[in-house]
Amino acid sequence: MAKQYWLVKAEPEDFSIADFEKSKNQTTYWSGVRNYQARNFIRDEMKVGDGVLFYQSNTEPTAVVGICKIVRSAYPDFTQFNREDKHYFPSATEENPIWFMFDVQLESKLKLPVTLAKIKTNSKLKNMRLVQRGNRLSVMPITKAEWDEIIKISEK
DNA sequence: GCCAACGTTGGC
DNA sequence: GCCAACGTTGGC
Repeated sequence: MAKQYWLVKAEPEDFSIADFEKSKNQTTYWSGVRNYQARNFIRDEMKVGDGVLFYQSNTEPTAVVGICKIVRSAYPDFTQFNREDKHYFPSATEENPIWFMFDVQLESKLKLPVTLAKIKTNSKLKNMRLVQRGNRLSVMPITKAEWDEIIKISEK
């Protein structure tokens, strides 16, 4: 399958671009997704080598700040089995996991953050799920055209 | 299977 | 911190 493109969100309080840069091999596992639609994207469509934009929400400014790639595709999210974990999910079992995670590596920090404000005013980006009403997906697909446009904006 | 109540997300 | 939008839960 051709390379696909994604956008993932995190609150810097939980995981920031600085945390990402400090991670071993600039790689992290992406756990804690508890939305079925996002889960399906992860489980069924994400492939090693896919491109990922890293977006920071609930901060100032909210913006795409990094370019990453998938280095390991879906495997069971271990936090669902851990009673002590915030993301514990009692109905999931090792035999029948419900939630999945993946590993993602930071390739580069954008020269300039691409803010939500900029995305909203760019006609090429108006169809992104990110700017659609009430969107709450933390993992969403984007098109190659959107990927290219965001990278272009980040360079000037 | 409806739908009210509740919890969460996330921009502002 | 507020609150609108949305997903999930659970009583009936």
